[in-house]
Amino acid sequence: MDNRKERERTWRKQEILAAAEKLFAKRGFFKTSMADISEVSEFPLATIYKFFQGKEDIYYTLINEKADLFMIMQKEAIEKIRTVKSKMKVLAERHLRFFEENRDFFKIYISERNGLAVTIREDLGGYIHKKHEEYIQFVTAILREGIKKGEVREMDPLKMALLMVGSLDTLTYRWIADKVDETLSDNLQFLINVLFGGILISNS
Amino acid sequence: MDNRKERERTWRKQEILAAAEKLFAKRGFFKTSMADISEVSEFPLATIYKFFQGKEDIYYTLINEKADLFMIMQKEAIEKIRTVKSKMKVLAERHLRFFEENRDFFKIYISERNGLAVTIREDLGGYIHKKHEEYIQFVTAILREGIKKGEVREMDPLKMALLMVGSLDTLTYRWIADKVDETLSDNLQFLINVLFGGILISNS
Amino acid sequence: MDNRKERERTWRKQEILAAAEKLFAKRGFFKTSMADISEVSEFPLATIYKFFQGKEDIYYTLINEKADLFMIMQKEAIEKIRTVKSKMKVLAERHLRFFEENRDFFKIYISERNGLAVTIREDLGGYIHKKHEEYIQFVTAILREGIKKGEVREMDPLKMALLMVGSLDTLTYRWIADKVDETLSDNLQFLINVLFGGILISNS
Amino acid sequence: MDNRKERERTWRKQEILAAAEKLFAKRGFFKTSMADISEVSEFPLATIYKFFQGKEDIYYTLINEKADLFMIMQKEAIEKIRTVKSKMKVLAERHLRFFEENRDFFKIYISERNGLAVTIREDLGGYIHKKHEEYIQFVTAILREGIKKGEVREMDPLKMALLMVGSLDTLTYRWIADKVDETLSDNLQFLINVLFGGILISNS
DNA sequence: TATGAATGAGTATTCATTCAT
DNA sequence: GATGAATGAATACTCATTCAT
Repeated sequence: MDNRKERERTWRKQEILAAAEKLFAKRGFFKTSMADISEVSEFPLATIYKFFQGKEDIYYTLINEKADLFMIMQKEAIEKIRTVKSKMKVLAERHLRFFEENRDFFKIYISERNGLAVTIREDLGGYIHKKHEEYIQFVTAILREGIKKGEVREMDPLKMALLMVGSLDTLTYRWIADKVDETLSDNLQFLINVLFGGILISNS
Repeated sequence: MDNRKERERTWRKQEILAAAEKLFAKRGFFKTSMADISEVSEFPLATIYKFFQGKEDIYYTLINEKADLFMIMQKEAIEKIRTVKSKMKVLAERHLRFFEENRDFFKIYISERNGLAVTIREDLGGYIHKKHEEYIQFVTAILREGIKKGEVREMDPLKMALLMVGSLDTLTYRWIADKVDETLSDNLQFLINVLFGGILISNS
Repeated sequence: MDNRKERERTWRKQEILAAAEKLFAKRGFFKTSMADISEVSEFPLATIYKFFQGKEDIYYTLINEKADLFMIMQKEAIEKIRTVKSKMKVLAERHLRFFEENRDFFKIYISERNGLAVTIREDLGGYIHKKHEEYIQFVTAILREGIKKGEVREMDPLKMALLMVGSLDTLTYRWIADKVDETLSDNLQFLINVLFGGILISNS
Repeated sequence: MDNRKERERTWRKQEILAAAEKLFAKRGFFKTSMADISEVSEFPLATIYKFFQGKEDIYYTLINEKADLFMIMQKEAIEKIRTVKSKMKVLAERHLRFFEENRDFFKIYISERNGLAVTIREDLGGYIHKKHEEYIQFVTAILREGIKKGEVREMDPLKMALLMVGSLDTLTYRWIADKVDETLSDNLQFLINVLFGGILISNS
């Protein structure tokens, strides 16, 4: 069957991507050689080139696949939720959970997020940046809705979105990279508290 | 005089660091060659090795110098300020201003901030990470003081610090990298608003 | 039928050779890949290996086939001609015409003619060289006959043959590669003039 | 002295070129690797890249240097000679001698001469072709002069030049590549005979 | 039998760093 | 001490050929 071949091929690509993900997370793009990927994935070098055009292609395929997955997940997550407050809680929870379950990806993603990673090929690098932008816009839209509904304070929704996503990433970083022993809900609760109510005592 | 020699030497090091900063910001660590630095700084390649141990040494010296400068600046800034609220305002304002005036450094710093930039030599990379940690702890202390004084809500001060610094960097990134045409005080006001009062309408 | 199969096979081989000829003439042996030949001939790569042992085999088969054809043609051409002078005129005319009609082949042939094209596999390369040698000997024999008959001056017939063939190739090259707009008979007439009578004014 | 350094550098370049010449003559451009050149020349690979931009650069530098030398030599040779007949004798003699003394170069030159060697980089390949063209034009001019003076028959001088040079190369090839045991003057005498008086018995 | 897919072996080029002057 | 020059080691990518289906 073509189907069988197709699945075989997909599986192999995933194997290669998995090996590459591990390596890129540990050593970064430049310190990871194609030979490394070949060795870890246990596919001959030339075979890898049948699946990917080159090192950059692997790198960006990697990021895009997971970034798309994440985006879709987040969009689905809030579909049936009514209040903006709830939407944000769910988003935040999913965000934390996703990256906790994709630590290697998080390390790669966070380096590229800002589009500063002095990208290798302009066109591709820009694409990653756009993915992040798209996510920011998605959160912005929710906040804008919240403002309309009177749930959210009347402030620049884009900035609030940036702040929310930035905060999530910062907390994720601590949680994951520093291997702090906390539960997801600790972090979630904290973020919600601050984001919703600020850090100051009301009457001060 | 030894003194004269010493000053000469310091001046040369700064020249090299300045050239390197420009290059690292534009092309990143790996895409910048020692030959590039030699060319831009107008110092012969071998001479550069009299001042620095190698490319990594330049890179980390660069970051450390500015990071130390920043740290000292922030510490001084709040020395004579009483209320925690005011301290935080001042810190935030200085933070934004410093990076606005040191855009090239910001680009480099933000890649290394998390210590994820897949550092080249463990010892050096770790050091950068510690600088950032130190800053976080410094902010944490202020917040802890705020809690004691009843100015700040009783929440994990470390997390609040992370969030505050993360937010500042996120806003800075937008402001600088995206070349958004806003004033520093716009961003500052916004951050203070959110940080102090949250994003939700109080009675919601 | 075996016969039908056989013809099918022959036809396919010719298709492949035709594609290869075009490519070798345009890009040369080394810059032409098996994948190129597969693409242009529209035969799957692995199929080509059913017909030929490899790239070199294609290359030399190509040359040999045409070289044999040329040789046979020239031998037939002079069969019924009596005088050596006439034989040479006919040979020269056919030589020029053949290569004019087989430009791609000429480009390949001329690179290999001297057996210097740094042949890839000794045995095969040597064979090509022998084809040329055979042609030279064939012309030599005619000239030797001419000497016996008193038509040709008493000089080393081999050298005269070399000179004649070399001259024909040189003129062909100019005519074809430089796309000079001349007729075949212009070139022919010129060659005959020089070859037969020299370039100097008799009494000088 | 700068002078000393300069000479050192020149000497090294020549060493590398000499090694490359041997290799290119024996195996051709494509079958010769930079590693081969490094090994034979006994210069580290990276050092070779300090002197030449790459493999092609070596190849063409090689050809151009000798081609220029040859050209200059030929121009000087005929400067003080009066009759065209003598000029041609001298040219022919020098031509044969030069290539006899530069056998490796001859092998390379003859592959590139026609500009058909499916050149690697267009611009460079064309340059070689032009060198040969220049030589042809130089001979053409002499023949044109001969016509004017009534020494040479009134035929297209360009074609005569092509024929003369082509013939010289053909004879050289036999003499050198086939290792025929003849003296230079044998070949010279022969060529002069044919070229000047043709191959046919006058009254035939 | 025909062929899509797999791969071993090879190669040009780069660059951080050292050293002889 | 300053520096022009030298180089070891590394690395992305290609392609002729084979083989399992």
